[in-house]
Amino acid sequence: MSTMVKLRLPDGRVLEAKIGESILEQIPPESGLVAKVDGKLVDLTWIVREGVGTIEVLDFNSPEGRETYWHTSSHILAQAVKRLFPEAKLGIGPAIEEGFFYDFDLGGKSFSPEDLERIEEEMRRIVKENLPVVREEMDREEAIKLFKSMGEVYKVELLEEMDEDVVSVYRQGEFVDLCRGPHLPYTGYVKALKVLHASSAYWKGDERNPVMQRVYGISFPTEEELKRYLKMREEARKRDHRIVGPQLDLFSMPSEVIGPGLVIWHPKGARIRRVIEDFLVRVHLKWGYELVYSPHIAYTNLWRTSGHLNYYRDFMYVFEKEGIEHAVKPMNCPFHILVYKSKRRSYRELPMRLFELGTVYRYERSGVLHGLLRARGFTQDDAHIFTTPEKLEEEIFRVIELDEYLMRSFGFEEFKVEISTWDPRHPEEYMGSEEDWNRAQSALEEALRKKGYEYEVMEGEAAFYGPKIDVKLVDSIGREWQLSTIQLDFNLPKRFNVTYVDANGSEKTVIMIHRALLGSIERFFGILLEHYAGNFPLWLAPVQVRVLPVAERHLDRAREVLERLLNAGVRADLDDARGTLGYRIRESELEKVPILLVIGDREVESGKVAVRRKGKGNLGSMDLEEFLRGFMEEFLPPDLRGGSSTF
RNA sequence: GCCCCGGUAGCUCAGCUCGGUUAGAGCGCCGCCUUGGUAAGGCGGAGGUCGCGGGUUCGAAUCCCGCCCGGGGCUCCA
Repeated sequence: MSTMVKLRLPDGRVLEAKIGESILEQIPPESGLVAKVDGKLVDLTWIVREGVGTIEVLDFNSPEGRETYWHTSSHILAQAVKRLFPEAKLGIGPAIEEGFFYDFDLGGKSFSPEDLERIEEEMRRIVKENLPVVREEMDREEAIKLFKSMGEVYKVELLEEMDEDVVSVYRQGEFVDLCRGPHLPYTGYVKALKVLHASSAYWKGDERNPVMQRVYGISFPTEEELKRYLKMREEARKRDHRIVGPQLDLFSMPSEVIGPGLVIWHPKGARIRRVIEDFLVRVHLKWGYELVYSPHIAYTNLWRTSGHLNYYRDFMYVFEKEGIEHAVKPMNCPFHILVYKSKRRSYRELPMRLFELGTVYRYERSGVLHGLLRARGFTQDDAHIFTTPEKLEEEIFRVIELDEYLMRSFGFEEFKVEISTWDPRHPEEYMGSEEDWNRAQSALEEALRKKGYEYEVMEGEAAFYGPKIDVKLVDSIGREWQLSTIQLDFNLPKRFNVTYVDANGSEKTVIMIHRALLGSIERFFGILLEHYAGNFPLWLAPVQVRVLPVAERHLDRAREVLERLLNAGVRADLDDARGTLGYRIRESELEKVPILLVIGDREVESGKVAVRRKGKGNLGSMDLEEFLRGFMEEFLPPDLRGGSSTF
């Protein structure tokens, strides 16, 4: 008896599949890239069998389709390299989030930019040859023999580590690679490709292993998509905070003079930072946090008590005075604990929330430094919450609410949430009892559920001392950034003996929550800068309004207008009227000043101001007071808006 | 930390392959002229230990070595 097998095309049409024929033969030409049968991905050349469920054909719009596309592209890359550099030994070549790479051992050599161009040309040739990509299964032993005969030592190594008895290889023309698949049916399916750059990486990511040359590439079904991607890359490059920041005179990192990973905040950057920090402080006070300060240095012993020293010593700046070892603080937790422990605490005082803009220094390895995003000195919006187990879930909920409020205030709308839990198979690797962990993890999940968030559970990703929630946000050009982290800690309360007296008069150990929502001010600032490409919203702009006299004879009136703006609390400055009007407007545009008030003969006479909004052009003239009323809300930080104006 | 690539004026870059006048350009800066109505007015000028140190050479921005700093990766990210 034969059941019907259905074949669903990417456009939603459903065909009846013919048993014994390949999928490829039954669908319109190049209408799909790969297929999913009963949850398993198969090549389009797969022969339809009886008794399988619906076959779903996938195209480039699906993650699996893209992955297959890029995976085959990586094989084309490897084939091109083998043609041009027969002595190259193949490493691995996966699809990645965007595009693909392939690793090669060139015996100590590396690829020049000209090599990369030649490789790209050769890849195009392979595409043009439209070679069939053929899957072949063989015994592992047979495969080892095959790759040994080709001198592919890394493939042999991979094979020897595998458990499977039967492995698959894929052939296209003269090229053969060990690969699980699936792949596109022909190399000609790849329409537009680009070799992006080369770099080096260690075999299996281990620096004791040989260095491989990693070549990155990208490919798309159409030239337009490739062009759009390259444009977007260019856009991302232009937004790079390391370029835009100094360009807008916000900050600099003169590492030759002060050392790597350290930031100098220039006046305009400092203005923005101050606005952000003031906002944070007000909001935290409103949300029931207390503001504290702690020193930048302390005896190294403090971190011995916290247990950080063993693990963290290499990251700490340590020095000696009067025979005692001191360290610059790499984190604020112990100080906040000391605030808590300065007296005996009752359950009535909990939860206690201590907040500090805590500047810390960590000796990050030089290779990981990256502008503001990974610096050696940075300021955390750090808080430690001491709570009873009963209040834990509600407290987590509140932290998440605050986090969402902050993110939305800064213009981020899209989030991704992850919970890192322990690995229940290895409880011995974690601090705390199974009850502790289960209660804590369900508190985290329950809080997220109540908030209506979707989240991903990363089992085994928790730190030994407690589970955590990480929040990533998505920026204006679709990139994801890890920002907020909310971590439970069963460890420090025990080490420092952090307790409270409960309703029955008995002493209990608190549960501690570490949380940094923006993460670090520096990092967040860098992300904001890239998110807005330097065009900060009005409430964050370092100069909100520039008064721009048409000629020097308008300077007096311009000064009056400036004074009115400053008195109203607006961050405003004055253009000095030197040079042509067009030139000065251009200057202000490049400086990304959001609003220009142009003052000429007409304005002096009428007492009005001509308003120009960046990106929108001339908005026409209006009365100065009318202008202030119209824009004041936008000038203010989100928490100060609505009603009581300050002028 | 490791691998590869790089460092020339405040910025972006040319010159380096093959050593040889006084190291160039654009932007910015300064001065003068221009008093201009919504993204570049004109003319002139100043500005450089060619990342730092050493070596080779009659002679080094250029070739060699070491170091510092940056970039792309790997790794790390309590």
